[in-house]
Amino acid sequence: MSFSIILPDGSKRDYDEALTIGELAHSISTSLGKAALAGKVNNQLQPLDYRLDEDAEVAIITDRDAEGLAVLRATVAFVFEAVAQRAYPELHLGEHAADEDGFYVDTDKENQIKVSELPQLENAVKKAIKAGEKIEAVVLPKADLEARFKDDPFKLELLKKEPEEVHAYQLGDFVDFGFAALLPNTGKIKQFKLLSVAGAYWQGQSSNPMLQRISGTAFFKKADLDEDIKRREEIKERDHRTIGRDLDLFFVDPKVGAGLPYWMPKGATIRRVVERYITDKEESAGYQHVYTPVLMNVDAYKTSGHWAHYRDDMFPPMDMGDGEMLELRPMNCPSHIQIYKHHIRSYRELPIRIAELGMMHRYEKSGALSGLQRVREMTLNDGHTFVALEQVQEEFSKTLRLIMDVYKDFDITDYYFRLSYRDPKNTEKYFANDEMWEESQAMLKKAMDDMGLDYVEAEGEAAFYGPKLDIQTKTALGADETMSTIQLDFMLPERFDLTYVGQDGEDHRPVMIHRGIVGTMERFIAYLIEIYKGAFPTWLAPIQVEVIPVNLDAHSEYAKKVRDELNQRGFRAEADLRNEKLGYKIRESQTQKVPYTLVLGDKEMEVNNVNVRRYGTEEEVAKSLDEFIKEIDQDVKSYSRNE
RNA sequence: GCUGACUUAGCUCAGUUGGCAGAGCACGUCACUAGUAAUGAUGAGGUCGGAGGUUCGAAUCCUCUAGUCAGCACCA
Repeated sequence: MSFSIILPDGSKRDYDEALTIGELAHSISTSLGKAALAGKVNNQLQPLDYRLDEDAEVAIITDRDAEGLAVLRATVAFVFEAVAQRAYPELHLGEHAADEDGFYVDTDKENQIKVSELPQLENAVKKAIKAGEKIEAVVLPKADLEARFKDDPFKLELLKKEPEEVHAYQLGDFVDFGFAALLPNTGKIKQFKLLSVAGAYWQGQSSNPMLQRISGTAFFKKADLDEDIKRREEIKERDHRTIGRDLDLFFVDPKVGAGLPYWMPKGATIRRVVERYITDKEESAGYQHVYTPVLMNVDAYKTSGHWAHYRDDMFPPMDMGDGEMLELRPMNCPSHIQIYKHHIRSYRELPIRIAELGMMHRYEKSGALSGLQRVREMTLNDGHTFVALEQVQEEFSKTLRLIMDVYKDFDITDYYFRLSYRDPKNTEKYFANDEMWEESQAMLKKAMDDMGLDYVEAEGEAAFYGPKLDIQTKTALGADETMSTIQLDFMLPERFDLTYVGQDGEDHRPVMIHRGIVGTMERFIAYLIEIYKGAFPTWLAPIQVEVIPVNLDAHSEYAKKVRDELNQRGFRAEADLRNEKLGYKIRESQTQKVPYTLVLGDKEMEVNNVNVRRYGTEEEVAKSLDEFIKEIDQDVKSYSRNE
């Protein structure tokens, strides 16, 4: 017997006898032997006592590798399972997982595990760690495990996916499977914490029973754990709901209606700046902005297919008593179709680009509502382009370039592209026309490939009328959300019998492209609040300049004069003329994250100067009012980007 | 919608085994006339989310209901 192992640095080692990953690590160096946690054999994670007996590429995983952390977390999950099972013999275990966020274990028992029980369980895990119990990798026949888990419905279900010989792990009497690699001893666990218990559907299906998901995290170093706990707390400071209240931008009052936000003057100002920006941007990109009603006869939604495919997400229709049924629109597309249909269209006009800041209502499930991120009334930066079939790809690329251009102005950099296809296993959710789906999905993919852009593909994420390109961002809490979208639609033109007259004088069917750039105003502003932590760049800041007189009697008039001058030049300036001390006003200007604070006293007044303090700095810079106006003007015009 | 936790003044939060509803900030008034992150004094402000129930007595215990939060499911 003879085989070679190739290490990540490309070096090759020959062996005559089988050896484990742990032994391999030791044979490379004593320190690596000590540091080894697991191995990666031909890119597959394996435990330390995995036997190597044929040619393979092997990497030793230590606490420096991302996989090392995943192995540690999986081990904590496993030990947690074992002690929970000891504590509650009647407990049933579901799925478990470990990743860069931490780990979780799904549990089920009559009296559900409560948050208040976590400390006890945490102590039990600590005890097991202290005892240094052995975790053994074992290979068991599936039949043995089926017998062992005969009263465990979830484990039996999970076993179905396992091969006849199941790779499992054993800690005392406790056995579980479904782990790639675990540490060999509980004593190797250093720092961990159980964080929360929340519901999770068995196998992610809302028709299935709900289990209790216990989640936690683990690290090799205490400092890392502390930092992670701190990070989780700091996320709150970025949360748009917290900032929205502190900066008085918006509120939601449950008494008036859940998911129906109120925009306070400052929030409304930010929104208005964004709306003006995007409207101008779209008009210069060939869009025609329109206004259309938020109410529409329900028949339009029967034609569009919303009634059949989207009704659960719509508010119930209003019965007007004379046979007329009006519906609060959940989307704007039928309205823009009406605009298209209002005239006979010629091929010469295409592409026709209709845009609107369209208010719409969706009856979101109560549990989905969240600040401005998920609401029941929203205004979409909506647009529909009607193109000839051969124009689809060019228009798609043009739209995507426009989106990326806008992202640049807002300094949005953390996003990725997702091609969203229909779910091939659940086609009744969508318009049925297999050929159209295949064709349009292929067109999207080709357009992305031609532009040389990376993307992920996701089945089951399409709109009911067509596939789409989604641009995904993350909330402060780390949840994925769709910010922008471009959707191809061959269905609605068909349904509404849209036509244009071609060069040949015959009627042709246009293709519709639905697109949202800054998405909904609600979600977009929420996103901006989070990425800027409420400290908006000057062009977006609701108050750009706070003017503070040193002495109310002596300097108020000058303060007003400076404020008025700035306002007349189109800047949003305020003078703080309250009967308060200077320090108090400075503090408030800083906590309200106003980009420029101007302090005006005798020194300034005498020579028509202002004393400027930028948000986040402690520097005081004296300059003439004219100079300051040039500075802020440049700041606003550049969208506050450093170039 | 589901599971769990939570809901007390505009905001952030105390409130012991069921026994007279509190603090800080914000707000009003008065004094102080200020040079870069909170001047001092004083006043007002609450059917304890809502509806039932248990009890001599409920913010506190029970039931229902609404909402918020976390996660799941759904989704812009």
